[in-house]
Amino acid sequence: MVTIKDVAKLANVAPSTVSRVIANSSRISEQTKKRVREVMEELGYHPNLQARSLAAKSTQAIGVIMPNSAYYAFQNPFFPEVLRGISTSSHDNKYGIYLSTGSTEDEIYHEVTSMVLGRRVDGVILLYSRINDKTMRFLQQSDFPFVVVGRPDENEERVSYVDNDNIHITKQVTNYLIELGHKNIAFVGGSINFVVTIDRLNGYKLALQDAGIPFNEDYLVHEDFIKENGREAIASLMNLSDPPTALVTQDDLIAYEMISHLEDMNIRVPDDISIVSFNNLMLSEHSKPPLTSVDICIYQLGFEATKCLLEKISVPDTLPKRITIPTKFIERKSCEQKK
Amino acid sequence: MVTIKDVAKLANVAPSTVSRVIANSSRISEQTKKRVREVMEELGYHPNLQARSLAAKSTQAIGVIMPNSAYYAFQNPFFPEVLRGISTSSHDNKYGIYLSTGSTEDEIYHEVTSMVLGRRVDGVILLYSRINDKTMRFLQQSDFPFVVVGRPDENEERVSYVDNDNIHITKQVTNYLIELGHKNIAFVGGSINFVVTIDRLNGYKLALQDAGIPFNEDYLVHEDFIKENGREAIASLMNLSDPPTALVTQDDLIAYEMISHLEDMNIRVPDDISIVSFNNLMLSEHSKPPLTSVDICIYQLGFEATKCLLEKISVPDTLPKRITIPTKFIERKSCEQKK
DNA sequence: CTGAAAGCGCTTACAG
DNA sequence: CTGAAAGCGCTTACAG
Repeated sequence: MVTIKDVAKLANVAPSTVSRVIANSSRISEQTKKRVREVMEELGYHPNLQARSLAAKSTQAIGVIMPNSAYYAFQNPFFPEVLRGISTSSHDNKYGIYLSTGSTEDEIYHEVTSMVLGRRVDGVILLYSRINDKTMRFLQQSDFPFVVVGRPDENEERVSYVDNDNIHITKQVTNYLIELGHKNIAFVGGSINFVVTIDRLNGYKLALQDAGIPFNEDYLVHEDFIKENGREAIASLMNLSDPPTALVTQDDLIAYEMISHLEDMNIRVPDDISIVSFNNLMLSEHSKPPLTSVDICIYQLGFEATKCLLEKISVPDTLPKRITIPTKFIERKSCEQKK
Repeated sequence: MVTIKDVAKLANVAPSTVSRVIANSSRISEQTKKRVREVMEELGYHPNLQARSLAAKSTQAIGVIMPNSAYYAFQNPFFPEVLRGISTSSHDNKYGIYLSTGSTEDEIYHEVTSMVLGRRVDGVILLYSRINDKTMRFLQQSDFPFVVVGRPDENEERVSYVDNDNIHITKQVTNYLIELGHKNIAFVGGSINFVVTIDRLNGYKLALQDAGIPFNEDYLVHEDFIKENGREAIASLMNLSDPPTALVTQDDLIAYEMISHLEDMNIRVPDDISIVSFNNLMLSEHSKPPLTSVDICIYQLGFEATKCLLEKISVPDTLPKRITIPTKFIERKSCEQKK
């Protein structure tokens, strides 16, 4: 392996000079730079990132933390899509991505502590926000640069995060259904441990309240339910004495599954039941019927989170901030006027 | 930051002893281990991974290289799913994952060279195999441990890789359509630059040949086409004087899109046209109609690739090998007897 | 079973 | 504008 010393020797300079040439320090003459660079080229020199990190106390890498890599969550294109935003932005800034994908909360916690304490990364992006999360608490307590994609459960004002205005958009979306004449609107949500579910549920309730529609506990379906047995979950919902005529669904993937089960039960979308959903996956355009969905701009969530994190890394006393990514309501064909 | 020296001082031992305790060396007495561990606990010591890497010349991380992060590719659940396999296996072995997601071939090349030459990782998994790939060539020439998910284009015998038997399974799948009475079978494939497309295309041709059906150039649709304008691609296929009655489709995602366009043209699946596809995404069960698809065991591809790589890292003279992951043909409802 | 010393390949005050 | 030296936090022969 060719090191800085080899280059120094051949170029007749000190190792420190070579180091400065690499950093393109303005204190080195162009002439020397040229000579050193030629030697680097000749020898095929490449800086050892480990050594640099150790000496400079900066890794040029960020940690990206996925939620429990349950089968279900992982087939969700949400993650590749945020990753795409993250990697574009980090790559632009010469940062690498260190990925953590624990399969339990404990595993995640350990991966993160080891990442942070072991100085593998300069900062961390949390790709989820759950209630009572010890990983996030650890990050806060150790005063390590981090950014959350999603609204934090605790200490909201003291952490930087990037999110959509979930309460607001879910309220709007529910209103949209109400204006179509629906009163029996069910909410098919993700796990209640995630803040995004809580926020959307609240937006949903707010809309009902404004319209004077009482909230009906029976109209609440949890993801945990669906995972277990989606068919039964939807069946018991539709077999209610007063079944819903519209659904607000946490994400497109769940919506697809619901539609499939509904069709099996001979309930047609949108004729018999309207569905609006979130994420606007590429597929949603091609599903049958094309899904009316809220585009939450996943790519941008990732991109902005990274930008925010890198800013915090380079300027440690940057104040915590909330960045709200605007959404787009994409009206397609899964909703209809109540008959 | 608490270092090995702090621990050593407080425990009244040499730093080297602390280091050996961390490595759980058998040459240290249980008594000393205990005392040192207590101090580590007390001080909240955590080893600096950078320093360790530098001294031990091992990073405990593997690099995972995604293909060009084009929008399209990235919404494909293939990647999260291989990642899940990779991360399970690497996590079991205390390895971290360093992710590279260039958006052009050049970017990928640079990320990989810097990863390898900069000693960020101990080995690399290539998540794609394309023809004429300088990244792979670089990996080979630098004699760096790496494993390919997919069959390499060059030097097949000299590189380790994990793959399905794509030629064979595509032949089978095409046969399945032939046995249903189809003769006009089109192939809707990914980019011809990827070896997986080449192999599947060959399997398809082989089946035709065995059945004495001449290969028809017009029945070949490329992904590049579809990305541009999927609707038009399928339209010109179906407007042929002798349109296909069956489709072999490179992956489920493309299949969904095809189905959607077909329905728009009032061509029904499977009544008017049969479709078989690859990957068996979670969604395929819920699509309309449920897709007949080949489950290529994506998770396992990732898992085995990692196992193979870690083996190579720990035993450098391990011989190159090919690992073939078995597939499952999942018959659902997108194919029908030719009328 | 344990320690002193050298070294991994860099960076960065300090000095000139 | 450049160099000598110390140091980042570990590991690992070597010696006893």
